[in-house]
Amino acid sequence: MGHKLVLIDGNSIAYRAFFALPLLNNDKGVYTNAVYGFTTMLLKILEEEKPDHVLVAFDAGKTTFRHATFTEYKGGRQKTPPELSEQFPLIRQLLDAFGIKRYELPNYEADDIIGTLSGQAHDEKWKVTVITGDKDMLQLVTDDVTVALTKKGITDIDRFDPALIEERYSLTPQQIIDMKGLMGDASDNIPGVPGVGEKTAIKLIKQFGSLEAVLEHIQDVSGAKLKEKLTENREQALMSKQLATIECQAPLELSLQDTSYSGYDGERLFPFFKELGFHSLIERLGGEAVAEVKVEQEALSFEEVEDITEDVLASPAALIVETMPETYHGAETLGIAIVNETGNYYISRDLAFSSALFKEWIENEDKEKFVFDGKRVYVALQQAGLSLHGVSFDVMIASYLLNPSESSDELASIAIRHHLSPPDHEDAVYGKGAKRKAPDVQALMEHTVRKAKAIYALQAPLLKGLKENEQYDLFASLELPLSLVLAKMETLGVKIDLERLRQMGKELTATLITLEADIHALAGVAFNINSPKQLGEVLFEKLGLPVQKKTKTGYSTSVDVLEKLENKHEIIEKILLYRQLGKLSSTYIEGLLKVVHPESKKIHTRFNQALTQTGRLSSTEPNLQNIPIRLELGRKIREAFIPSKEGWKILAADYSQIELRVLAHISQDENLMEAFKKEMDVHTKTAMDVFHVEQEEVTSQMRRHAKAVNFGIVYGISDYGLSQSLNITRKEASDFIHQYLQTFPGVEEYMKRIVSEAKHQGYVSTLLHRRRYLPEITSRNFNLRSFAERTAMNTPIQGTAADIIKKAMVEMDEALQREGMQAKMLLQVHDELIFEVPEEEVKKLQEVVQRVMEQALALDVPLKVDMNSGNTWYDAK
DNA sequence: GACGCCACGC
DNA sequence: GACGTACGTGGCGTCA
Repeated sequence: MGHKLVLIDGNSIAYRAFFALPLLNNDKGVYTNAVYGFTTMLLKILEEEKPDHVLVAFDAGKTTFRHATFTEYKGGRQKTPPELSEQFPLIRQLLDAFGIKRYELPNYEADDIIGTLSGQAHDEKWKVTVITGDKDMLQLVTDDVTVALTKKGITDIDRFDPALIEERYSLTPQQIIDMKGLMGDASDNIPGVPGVGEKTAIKLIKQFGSLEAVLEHIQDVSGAKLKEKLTENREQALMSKQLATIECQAPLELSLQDTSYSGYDGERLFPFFKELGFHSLIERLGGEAVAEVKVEQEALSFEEVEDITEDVLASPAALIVETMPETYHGAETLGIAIVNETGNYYISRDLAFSSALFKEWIENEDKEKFVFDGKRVYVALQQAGLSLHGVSFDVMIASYLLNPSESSDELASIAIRHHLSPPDHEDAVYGKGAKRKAPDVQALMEHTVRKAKAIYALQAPLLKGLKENEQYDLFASLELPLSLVLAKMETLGVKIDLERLRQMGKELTATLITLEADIHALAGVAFNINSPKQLGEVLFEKLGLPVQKKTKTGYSTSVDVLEKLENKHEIIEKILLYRQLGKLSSTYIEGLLKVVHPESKKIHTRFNQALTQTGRLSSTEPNLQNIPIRLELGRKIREAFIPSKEGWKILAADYSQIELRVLAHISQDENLMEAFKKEMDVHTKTAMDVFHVEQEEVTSQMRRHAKAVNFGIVYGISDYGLSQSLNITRKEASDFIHQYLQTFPGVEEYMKRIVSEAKHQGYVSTLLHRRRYLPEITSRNFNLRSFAERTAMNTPIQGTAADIIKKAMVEMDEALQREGMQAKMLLQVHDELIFEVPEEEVKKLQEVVQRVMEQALALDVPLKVDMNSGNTWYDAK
């Protein structure tokens, strides 16, 4: 009885799967879209073909014997996105879990392995199916060998037998290579004969039979130009054919019998699926709930330190100062772990904090420490009276800079991505939600030491990555010092006027109660106004107002919907006010009061330095980067933010139009640069140029539209987004953007250049080499691709602005020390810095702030800073 | 406890 | 034509 063999081109299918699916990741932040696509494809093939032998072939390394023929073979190819390359080890593990043989051979491509095996199988009269996305493989087709080519997706395939090849190309399978010799292949950088495409190639091969025959009978080819091309590129054509020819005699170290496959074992496969988060697949394949699997961890040995010796404090060392995983302000240290070349150590908190040697080591700049989230360590130690110095590496920040799209907030995820023995996830050690609590001592020791080991192991590869990316300077001179500046700001905190806040709360509550009664009366029914569901029922069913927009779950009741109903019913106005006041009361009054430190009456936010895709900071518990300002009523909240000392002031300094200035610099657009060099109002200038009017003729409507377009440019919004913000049609918005780009040709040029750059190298960069990878920029899905394109345009602008203010912050911290000033930096709000300062120092601070912020980075247009001071944050306007 | 809706800032 | 569209954080309601 005949055997059935399936041969899979691993690299080709992995690529297809990666680009066909959105970037999924599992709960550990590991990307899984290619693995997932590969799995579904595999399951489908196994189901349809029911093979008794299966092999997946991979390319090994970068160079092959083909490079000896032609060094530029496969040249000009885009680097594999890191989001994909990190999935290859997972795909190998997947195949092992399936019990499917995989193979790669140095110096050969997957094609050659497949060609060789399919030849052997053919000789044995086996039936063979080859699965690939590569048309070159069609040359392998015989009566017994079918080549299945993936079409658009990954599970959609075309099966080629000799008849189908004849139908599609009017050629035999062997003649496919002759065709390639003539037409070349851009994706593999095979030159072929310039000017000869698929049509001409097929015509010639049909007429003469083979490439060699064509070249022998060039005189009989019709067309003078074509004759000339063929004569000139004779050798190149022969070489191209050779490159495209699959080697069917590769020296494989496995036999057909080694590829036998007898079905998968759920016991082995499902735990792996579970780890990847493929729950739907387990269900589909009828797997029962599987026990939680842990990632493979190495055995651990460490010393519980009783005497702190020189060995324990040998440097460089990885240092963990463990606190509970959430806020570190006021958190107690649970224990300390150190890993260095002499060993792995756990030190109890009491021993460490009472040791003079330990203090000396922590505070010594020359003793190098590697950490994870140094800001957290700095704050924790400071609360124990220790001042951390000598941090030379922060794994969290390094990982974030290398690829901000990969989660960097857990050591476990980073270790897994680097195939190192990982520590447990924080939630696994501490429990989630209500169950959160410190683990027992043994578990704590193991966890902290494992984390220190992971840091120690990660330092070298991450450092290497930073250097390869030319990001070491960004890391060492900007982000690392910034983490300590942020630590100081967070620790210092912002003083809050509790009485003021409580008073505002009281007034709001009173108004809300009245409003609520009014709304219920107008509706004729009591209901929860905060419930979109109930509100929707009242407005659109009971009162019969026209539905504007639906959400997944029902009627939309968002602001823009309500505003369109405003003249239809007097209840709307009251609901809008209720919403506005409710937001102020719950988020800003109640929310802030909840996090005020009871003794110091201060708020200590935490800045997340390793989160946003653009390089900006974010702020949590509480978020002090979204305190109201736009509406006067909300802005009053800022009156509660006051200096911490009597006679001090709040000073706010913000960059004027920093993103558009950055855009002017990057794009070198003459028009835009001129606007800033002449210190014009940039929105007015935009309106003048777009609408072709003089300054005096710019109406407020024109300026508003121009401002919205500028906003769109800075934030990378689409024509749809612009149409929403201006309440115009999508077509009008699209025309508008078009008009803008005509007016600023340098900007249009930049937009094209940066998108092309992103397509070629797979990422975009800021002026200070911050990176953002955009794998979806080559997606065939229009939405994903468009989004990636807008991101490519926007990230260098917003990211460079983030670089600039971060640099200003580091330099401000140095300047305040150098000048011996008392003023303190309190907050950063993306393009703005907030200080507190003794009244007599205000003038000096203004000089320093202006100089430092405006000189932070030299652009081809000036940077401009606006400053104001007052008794509260509100007054610093 | 997870998720959706809504709203605040840049 | 593509049906979802800057980045964040947080509060509330709903549903399990």
